Amino acid sequence: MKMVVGIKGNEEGVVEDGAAVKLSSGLAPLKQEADPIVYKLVRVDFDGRFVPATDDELMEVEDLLELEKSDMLSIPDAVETVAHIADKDELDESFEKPDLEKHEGLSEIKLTKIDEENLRAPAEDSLPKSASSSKDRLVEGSVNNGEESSSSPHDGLNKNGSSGSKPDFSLIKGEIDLDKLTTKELHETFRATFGRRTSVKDKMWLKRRIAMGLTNSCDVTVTSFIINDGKLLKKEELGKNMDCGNSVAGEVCSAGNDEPVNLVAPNVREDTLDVELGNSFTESGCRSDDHLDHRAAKRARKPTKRYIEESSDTEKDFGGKSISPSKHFGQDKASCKEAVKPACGVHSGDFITRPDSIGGSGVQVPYVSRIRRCRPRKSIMALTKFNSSDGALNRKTVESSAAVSKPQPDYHSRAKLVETKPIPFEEPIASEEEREKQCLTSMSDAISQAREPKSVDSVDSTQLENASGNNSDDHVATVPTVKGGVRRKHHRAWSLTEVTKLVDGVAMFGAGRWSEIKRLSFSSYAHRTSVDLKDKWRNLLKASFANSQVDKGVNPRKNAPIPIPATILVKVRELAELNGQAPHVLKAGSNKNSGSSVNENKSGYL
DNA sequence: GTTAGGG
DNA sequence: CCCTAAC
Repeated sequence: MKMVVGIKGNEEGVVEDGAAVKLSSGLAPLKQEADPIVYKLVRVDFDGRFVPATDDELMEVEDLLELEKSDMLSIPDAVETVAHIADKDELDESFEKPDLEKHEGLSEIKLTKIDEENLRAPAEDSLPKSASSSKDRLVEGSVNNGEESSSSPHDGLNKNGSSGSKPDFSLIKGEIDLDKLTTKELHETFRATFGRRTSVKDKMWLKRRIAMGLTNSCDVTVTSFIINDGKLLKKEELGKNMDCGNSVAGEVCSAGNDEPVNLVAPNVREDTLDVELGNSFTESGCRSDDHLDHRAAKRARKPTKRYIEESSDTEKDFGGKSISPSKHFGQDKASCKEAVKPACGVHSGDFITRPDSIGGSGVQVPYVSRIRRCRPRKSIMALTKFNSSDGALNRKTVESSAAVSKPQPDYHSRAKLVETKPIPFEEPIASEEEREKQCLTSMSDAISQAREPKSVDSVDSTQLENASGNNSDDHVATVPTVKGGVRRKHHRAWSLTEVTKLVDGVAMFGAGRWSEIKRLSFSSYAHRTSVDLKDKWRNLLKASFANSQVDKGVNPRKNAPIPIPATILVKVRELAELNGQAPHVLKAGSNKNSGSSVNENKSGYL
């Protein structure tokens, strides 16, 4: 089997056999003048010879590069780093650390695990694939063939050392249940595993990473683990069964395990699973090309921006390096350092600024740190309104915002908005709505205005809230809003009729057709968006199945405003099962009520 | 713009 | 209910 590797033009001897090394476009420009590095793409043939790559292969790798730029989990890069270190250390300063930071975890996985384990284990090159995607090829290469023993292991270790701390598995002695750890503890474990900190707060992510680190595998589909003296045991049956039960039919079962992260060979997975899934996996899943990867039952989500933001923020704090997960690898590495320092904490006018890493120019751009981006328009509009009514008070400040929002025609209530008459009381729901409206007032949300044209109260309701101490409400949602933008939760309980409509809608159109349901069944409920419907349905599902399990009838929770009638819950349950939305957890025994319905869920297995 | 899913 | 990613 052939392998794609890249070698530095001036040091061709050092390429480790079997290590998949990738062209690095990002690094090249950086050092171009001082030390031009030319990467060459070759294949390693069976006998170990280098064969010049074909154009097609070049293209393939090019794709990978693109991919890698946007993908933090680039594995090949890690190996590449090793290769570099093996060569000379002259380049280290410029790119090593950023590299480490960006490839959260995986680099370390490579560096440590390849060294410690793969060296001893016989290379598992029994993978009989020929036509798998190039991505697969690369990963397999780096994971399974850890034969760079002669040249790299020590370098890898050194590298770790140079980056500050070593993985210390002694820190995770004893039995640890990852599920029970707090984020902080997960951080500790992460540090123990990878020898460095992370600021990511996503528990899933952390658990996964740790698991990956400990198993030397990307094949971590379950996040329930127990660590025992540095070894990782899966918290079994539960996770596995769920994994399968999760999916709709037998066909999907493999897909459930075949999610995008899973790029490694089936040998790595667990024996029990192998028995059951091995065949289908090797036949269809593993061999399949990228398209089939998307069969995964659920959408894969990467950590949200929020996490990323936070992480980059904190890193900036102590490291002085703001590693934005932006796509600009390479280029901004050098500029980052310089750009950040002067920019840190600098305020220009009313804006906090941050370095603009684009192009490495170090330009400062307005930056609102970790402000919850909740309906930014509201605050803008609030300002606008204030502005227009109060004359040219802060015109300058608002100007830009006003420019963004469309100019508002003068609406009937405009004048009233300004007047401040304290009305001490207001019905909660109404105030919610009014509040909302107040924020949107200038926007003149036609629908709600029409439905409830007394926007006179809007100001009052706001004031009421402010008076009643709801000002501190801002902080509840962790919003230290700079612009005085206030985030208000408006809650409107679902009425029984609404629920009924929703259920009917689902019955008619099916769960998932939220916009349809919204259009046709909820056309008169302006305040229920399709997302609301979806959320409510989700809750109904939860409720119905929860009730069916524990005790039926009304749920005993004290703050449940309207106990949903059992009839509706039953209906929900039936619909859910028809739609294959039944929670997999309770499939075995708990379907008593719906009885007859055979759902596709289980048909694959029973 | 819609939908899914985490928070 | 909010937010964001994926579609």
